[in-house]
Amino acid sequence: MPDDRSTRDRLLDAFERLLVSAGSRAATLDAVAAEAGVSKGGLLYHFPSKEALIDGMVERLREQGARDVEKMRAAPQGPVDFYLETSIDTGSDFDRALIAATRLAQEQVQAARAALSDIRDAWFAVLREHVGDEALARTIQLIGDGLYFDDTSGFRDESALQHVKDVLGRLSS
Amino acid sequence: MPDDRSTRDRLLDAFERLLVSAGSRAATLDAVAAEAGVSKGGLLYHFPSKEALIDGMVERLREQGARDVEKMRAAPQGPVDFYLETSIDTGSDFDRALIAATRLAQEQVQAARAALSDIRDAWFAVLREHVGDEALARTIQLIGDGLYFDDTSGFRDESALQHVKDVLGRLSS
DNA sequence: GTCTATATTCTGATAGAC
DNA sequence: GTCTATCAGAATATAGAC
Repeated sequence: MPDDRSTRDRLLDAFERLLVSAGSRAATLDAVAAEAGVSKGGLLYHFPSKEALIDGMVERLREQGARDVEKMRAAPQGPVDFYLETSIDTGSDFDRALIAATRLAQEQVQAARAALSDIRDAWFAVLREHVGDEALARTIQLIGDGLYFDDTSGFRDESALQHVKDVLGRLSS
Repeated sequence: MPDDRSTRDRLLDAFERLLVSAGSRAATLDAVAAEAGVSKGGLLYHFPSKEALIDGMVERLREQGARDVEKMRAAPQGPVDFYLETSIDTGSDFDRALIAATRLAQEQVQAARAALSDIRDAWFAVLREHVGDEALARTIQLIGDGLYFDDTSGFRDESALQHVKDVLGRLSS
């Protein structure tokens, strides 16, 4: 069995990059192939249809999501700070995949929506367990969603994270 | 000068509805015309290009945004509760326009992005003035963004707003 | 595994009748 | 103001050479 992981992953990377930087209308098969440095025919060998490309991306996202939840659970700074700090785009592969999936979810791609929903449920379970308070856990998740939304919509505010930590600190005192 | 406001607005409504319910890829001129109950030629009489349709939508959004900020300022429950309560999709025309513009902003439509940015700045100014604390004002805006993001991404949580009000109440006591 | 050429359908836009 | 007919180019997908 030949190892074709490399080209496959480069194609998924290119698809995600285009979704993130230019949106779903710009992420055409032509554009993805060009971004990955292969021909359209080359792309269609690995992913026989656009749906297959999407499915491949979502499958990889689920794996990355499972790893992220483990990192969150074991984070030295604790799950809450880890969650908030990684709600801003850190430039990681996982962030890119997450933002790309959000673009697809807004175009009603159900596989993307379901994967995001599952990852969010896993995050919430860790937050809920750690802070021991449902209302606070939900609020923290909402703040993370807000950070994420702003960051991925071009409304980035450098001081946002510090402000949030400040306010959350007042609750503990 | 003939009054063509009615068909014009119906076209903009249809465009927004499609953006919200199906995403930007589905909001084609064909689909918008069909949704508004006119032919493509009819649409192109009012908006000679897709860019003109977008510009028309964004212009209307700015007017709605200015009215919303006034309502927020004068709200009986205060600006904070008004802001949080209307961060969830209330089904209003303004909510629809806002969500539609977010879809366009994520496809790098700069006019949509700029209008959203301006409206957000106006909201923040009212929050900032009312709570008198920058960190708290930013955190409230982030929570609103989180509510909005969840709601428009299909991650709606019925109890989210109550949880937020609960947690914010602890800060005042 | 990757490429070029081609087929098909969709999308934005124009022209001109009514 | 609204419609139908039509066009050029883009988007997804297939076929077959290398």
